[in-house]
Amino acid sequence: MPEGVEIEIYRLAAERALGRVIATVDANDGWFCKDGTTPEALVAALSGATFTSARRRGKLLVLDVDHGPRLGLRFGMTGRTIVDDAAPIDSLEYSSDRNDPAWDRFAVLFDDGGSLRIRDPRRLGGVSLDPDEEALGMDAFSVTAKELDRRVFVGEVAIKGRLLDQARVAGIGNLIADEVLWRAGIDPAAPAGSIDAKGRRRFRSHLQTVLADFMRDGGSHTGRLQPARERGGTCPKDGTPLERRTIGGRTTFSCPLHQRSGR
DNA sequence: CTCGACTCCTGTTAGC
DNA sequence: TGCTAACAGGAGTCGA
Repeated sequence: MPEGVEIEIYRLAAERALGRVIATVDANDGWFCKDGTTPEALVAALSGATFTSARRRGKLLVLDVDHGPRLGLRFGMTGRTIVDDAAPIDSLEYSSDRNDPAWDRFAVLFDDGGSLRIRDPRRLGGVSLDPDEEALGMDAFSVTAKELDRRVFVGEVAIKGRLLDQARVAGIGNLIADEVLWRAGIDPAAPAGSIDAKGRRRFRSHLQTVLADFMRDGGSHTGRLQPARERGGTCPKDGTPLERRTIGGRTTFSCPLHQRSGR
């Protein structure tokens, strides 16, 4: 599913849309327009304009517009960006690999004949104008040790739940969280404030390598834990049957043998 | 402020 | 074979 890694890949694709004149906007799915934004407002804001930069904060993709409000794009768990009919990612966990234009929920058509589309079968993503970027925590790719200690490794809530809280650190989804905790040997159910300095150091180190690995390999479904994230799966490190729990409202797989930090 | 529970969406898949 | 129900999770809302 799209997590910070996929959105970064979408951002790179969206850079090809910069500087091109927008001729028309397809925003016919009113449900997909969020935060009070309407199809009419999107058409009015974008027609005749150009995108000047493609930025990302966590799972939010922001396209700056030469005049007028910024465009915010969210992808839920099945959304993709398609620029000029080329999708930067062709396989997405929990989504469909079918290429069905009926799932285009929003599209910007350029006067050169190209386009930027959001294709989202399950419609959990959305489009908005002037999204509240400050409501999100520091981005996972650049988050500092100090910020993690201040915002994430605090309190009694399970560390897994903390990691999914986009207001504390932005861009980590279910698969990245499970993979990093698994590599770092941290129990997902451990109280966030209970992780010692060694565990926190391991977490930071593995977060950076997981993000780099996932970027290199093409998405958040390419982890070493991923093939075992199913009922009856065993730990790829030590062969122990994995534990399957719901933590922070999300299905969580972990190894009861080696993920013991914080227990 | 914190935090768990609930709700939204719909393609896929397991199971009868 | 064909149908139904469970499942997936990002994100917003609500209430204790």
